[in-house]
Amino acid sequence: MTEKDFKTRYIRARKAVIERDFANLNDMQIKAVTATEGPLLLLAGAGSGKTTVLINRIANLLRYGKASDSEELPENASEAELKILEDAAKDENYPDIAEARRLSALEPCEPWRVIAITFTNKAADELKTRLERMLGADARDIWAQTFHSACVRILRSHADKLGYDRSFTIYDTSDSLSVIKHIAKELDISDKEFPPKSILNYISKAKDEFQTAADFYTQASAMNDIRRKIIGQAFIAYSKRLKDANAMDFDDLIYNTVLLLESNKDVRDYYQKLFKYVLIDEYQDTNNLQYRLAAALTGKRGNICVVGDDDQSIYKFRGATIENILSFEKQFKNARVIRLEQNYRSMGNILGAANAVIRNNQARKGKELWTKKDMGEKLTLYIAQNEDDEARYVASSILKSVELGENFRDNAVLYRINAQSNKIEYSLKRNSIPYRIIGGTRFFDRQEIKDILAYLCVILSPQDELRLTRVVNNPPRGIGEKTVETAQSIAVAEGSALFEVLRNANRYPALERSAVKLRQFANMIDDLRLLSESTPLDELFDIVLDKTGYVRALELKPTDENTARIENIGELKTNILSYIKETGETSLAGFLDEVALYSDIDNYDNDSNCVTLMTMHSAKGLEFDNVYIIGVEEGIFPGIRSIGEPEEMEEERRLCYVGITRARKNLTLICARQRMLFGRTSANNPSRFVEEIPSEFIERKAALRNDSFTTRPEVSSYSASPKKSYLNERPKYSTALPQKQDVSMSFKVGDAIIHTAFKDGVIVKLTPMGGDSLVEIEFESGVKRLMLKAAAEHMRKK
DNA sequence: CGCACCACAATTTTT
DNA sequence: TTGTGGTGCG
Repeated sequence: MTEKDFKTRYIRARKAVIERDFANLNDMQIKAVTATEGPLLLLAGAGSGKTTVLINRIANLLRYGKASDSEELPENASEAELKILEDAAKDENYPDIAEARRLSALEPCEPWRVIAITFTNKAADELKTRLERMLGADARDIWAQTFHSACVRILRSHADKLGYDRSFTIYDTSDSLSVIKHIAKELDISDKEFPPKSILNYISKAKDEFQTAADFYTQASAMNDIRRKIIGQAFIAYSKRLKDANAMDFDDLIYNTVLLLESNKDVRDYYQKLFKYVLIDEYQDTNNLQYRLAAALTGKRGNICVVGDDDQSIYKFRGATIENILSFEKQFKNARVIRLEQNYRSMGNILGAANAVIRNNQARKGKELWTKKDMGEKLTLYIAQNEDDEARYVASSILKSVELGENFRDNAVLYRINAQSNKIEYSLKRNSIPYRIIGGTRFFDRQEIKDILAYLCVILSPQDELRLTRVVNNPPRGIGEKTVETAQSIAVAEGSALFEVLRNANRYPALERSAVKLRQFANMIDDLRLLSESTPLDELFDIVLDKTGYVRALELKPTDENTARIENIGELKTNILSYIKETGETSLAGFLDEVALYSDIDNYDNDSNCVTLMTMHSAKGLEFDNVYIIGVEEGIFPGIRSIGEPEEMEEERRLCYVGITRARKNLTLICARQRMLFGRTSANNPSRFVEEIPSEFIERKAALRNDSFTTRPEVSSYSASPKKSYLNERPKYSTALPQKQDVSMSFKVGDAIIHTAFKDGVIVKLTPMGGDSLVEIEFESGVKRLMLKAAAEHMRKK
């Protein structure tokens, strides 16, 4: 055997042995798992098993290193070893597979030398969990983190090199917003002409382009752009304010990490040497800064694997640039591209529709999803009379699917804008269909939570002026706004921290009147800080609640709202306890980091049997058997703002693609002939996206014209006439259908009934309400309250 | 200082 | 239509 022969055979056999570990993957997936070296762009279509590939890829790196993608042989590779490999490759029941595997490894990677970056905590957690399940405890050392948490981790060791204290705090968007508002007031910038949010947007964009506040201002001056000059001033003040408070906003976390890596050779060398393999998930959602971060972490070794789907890029509005994925091959030389197009989620008709819609986009790499499943049900397009009809239709079909044995949790209602959820909610409520809404105010954005956390922040670092001013008179301590302002100007004049001024309030004549209260407050914080050094977090939390009197103030006025707030604070305590339990950490600093980067506590209970309501944006990454997309109309989806804007339109179309591909079995699109939104009624045409779906994949259904739907029957207090049908898949005659009326009227208390979704029940109460009745029915699963007319459609007397 | 009332605006969202 | 933020009054 020549040396060359030996080498070829060895490499082939070794690869075959490795691939045995990944036999449950398809060919493309195996390629993606084994192409370990150099830049790799993985175009992973919706439902193509992207996370599975990511996990298996990491497993391959840890077990076999670069062996599956290298021509290198181990030193002194022998013919005996080759025989073992070849036999193991051939024989599924090879006895000493462990030995073959050992021989197949080539520089296996240590877990802490793999960094896998995601966008959301949820994705990071999923990655961590699945990695640990596959690889055991070793997996815990893998850097499976979000962009932001990875940056925090790096900055906590090196922030001093950028002039920050390593214990810097993190400002979230609303913190940033209040800083901007204060600055705008100080600089006398009108919030009419310069909305704080838009100023923040400029700042964020500038950081994305790696521009400092000074750069921004200079540039604006050079261009003589008065607007940008004013924004530049705000930017400069904002940066100073944060720096003085030793705080970073979300953009700073990434910006500063990039700055650190690009400007400090030692640090750069350290991390580039550390990370042998860099993986980035959801690459289509990255912005310019994140690209630079990825490049800086990767270094010359070039082992970067990005996973993404250009067709699912839907976050342009928050800075994501599809350009990153489209030009990956230019940015990283000799990149390989692998497409994952086999879909494991949806039936054929759904994929046919998805492919047909997305094909209309220009800016894309090009992909076609396919499946081994059969065509399944055609999609349904329901043309409703109005938004009430739409909502009724959704509720009614969900009940039908439940009747056929599905669970509520198999259903999702998706929409373009949150405002659309209202009517659906009412309709689901009327039918006692359990649901949950994703989106809306997040737990950590709630006032009381922010207040308590602000206390904790101040205790940790009193120079955090933003949080300090938030809590100084909350609960009321008789420290007025004026007083705080005076103290602030003294601090500025002296060049000292606001907290110092409060602490020494008696020294300043201007603060004479409130000096006692101010010092009391400062002493309280000082005491708490002293305590925080030796007290575990959970105990400290209770003490803070007590000493600050926050909860006591709420208890004094037990309104519903305050009761809820107290409950939320209790919830926060629960959170702290589980944090301690999970991490074993009892320090305040660690917890505040976690909280700053963790926003969704509500999303934890995904096992309850509920219909899910959310925007299509929030639905990305999820899947359901039955999906309803509502408001599929020109002006809503695509939104009015994107009509006439080709790029925006493509983004809407991608959103549509995301929506469609959430469905496993049934997809219903609904548009209404007439709709009231934001108090205005309009008649919209069906969305162009519907027109883009060939009729072979979709079936049209329409509510027949029925005048009763143009008025709003369910609130018809003027008419007790119970003639109108609530479910309108029936022709118009229903208005005159006497039996119909009899059906809903004939139920009385004590009747035993069968409901299609809730099965056997007994009517326990009937309360007339408007032209309808509230009926309470005792089912096995408990007492449900339904509106009789709606419910009558789904039940009959036993 | 807190509460009530009125004007106004309202894609999409994560960290 | 709904929620929020600002102003003015008690």
